Amino acid sequence: MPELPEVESARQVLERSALGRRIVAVDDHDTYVCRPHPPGEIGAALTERRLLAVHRQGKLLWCETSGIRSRRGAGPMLSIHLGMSGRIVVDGPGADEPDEGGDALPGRPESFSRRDAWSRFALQFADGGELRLLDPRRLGRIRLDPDLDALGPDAGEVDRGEFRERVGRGTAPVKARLLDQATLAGVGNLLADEALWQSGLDPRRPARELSTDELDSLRRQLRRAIRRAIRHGGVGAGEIVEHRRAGGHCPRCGSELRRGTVGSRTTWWCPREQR
DNA sequence: ACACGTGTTATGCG
DNA sequence: TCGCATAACACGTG
Repeated sequence: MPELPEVESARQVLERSALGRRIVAVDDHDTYVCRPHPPGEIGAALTERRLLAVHRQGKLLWCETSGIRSRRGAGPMLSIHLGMSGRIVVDGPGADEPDEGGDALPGRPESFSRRDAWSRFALQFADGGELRLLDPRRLGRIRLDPDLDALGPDAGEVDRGEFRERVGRGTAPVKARLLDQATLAGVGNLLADEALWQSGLDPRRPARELSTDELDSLRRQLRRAIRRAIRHGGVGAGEIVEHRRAGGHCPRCGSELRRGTVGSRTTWWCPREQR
């Protein structure tokens, strides 16, 4: 589910519905999702605080938190990474339409819905509402005071000069370069395939061998794909995405798409148009 | 049963 | 130490 566009949607949900509400309890018992924090540590750090602002760079979200009377200064940063299957749900006053409950699970009470089963982290607010991370695969991550220096510039904001310099370097395939979050933050597997297809570039090309024009085109198509995905509610809006399957064809020239592994990810491209 | 996957990180090699 | 490649992580889905 989450690449940069989906994470931006989540950011907007948090901004609209979670700010300013006093935190009274925290469910941080999932030690894998909350690593490296032991259970209770995040709870102790956040109880009685409020989220003040939500930021995003690439696929990482983080929230500023308020100070509290008994301690000096502002609170810690709370960062949220959705991983492969994470979603944010906020309910209570000012929240969006709550999700449907889903099917009950065998061996659980009727009232215990599917989304409860996948709840990996939660903030409970004084008004009775909750913010939850739902994440079946548990590859999402919650942590305090994240290291933001490890992230490259946001893929939707990066300027031309910086893009040329950072992406057009090294002997690794250009797709691997796009996926490296320290080079550029926010590009995932589907977005990379889409932008490379739109700009007619073979994903296996060594990054340093791309011309300036090719890099400019790649950046333009990447930004276009991101804007389009944000507007249409997800990376699934890409033109190539629905054709990434066995027997899929290039929607432009009709050639059969080729499948391979590039940057250790499954990659689909048009062998005729992408050079 | 078995392979696969919209993501990150640890590990190993030259 | 750096650049790059691959395995590992967790777990639902086809």
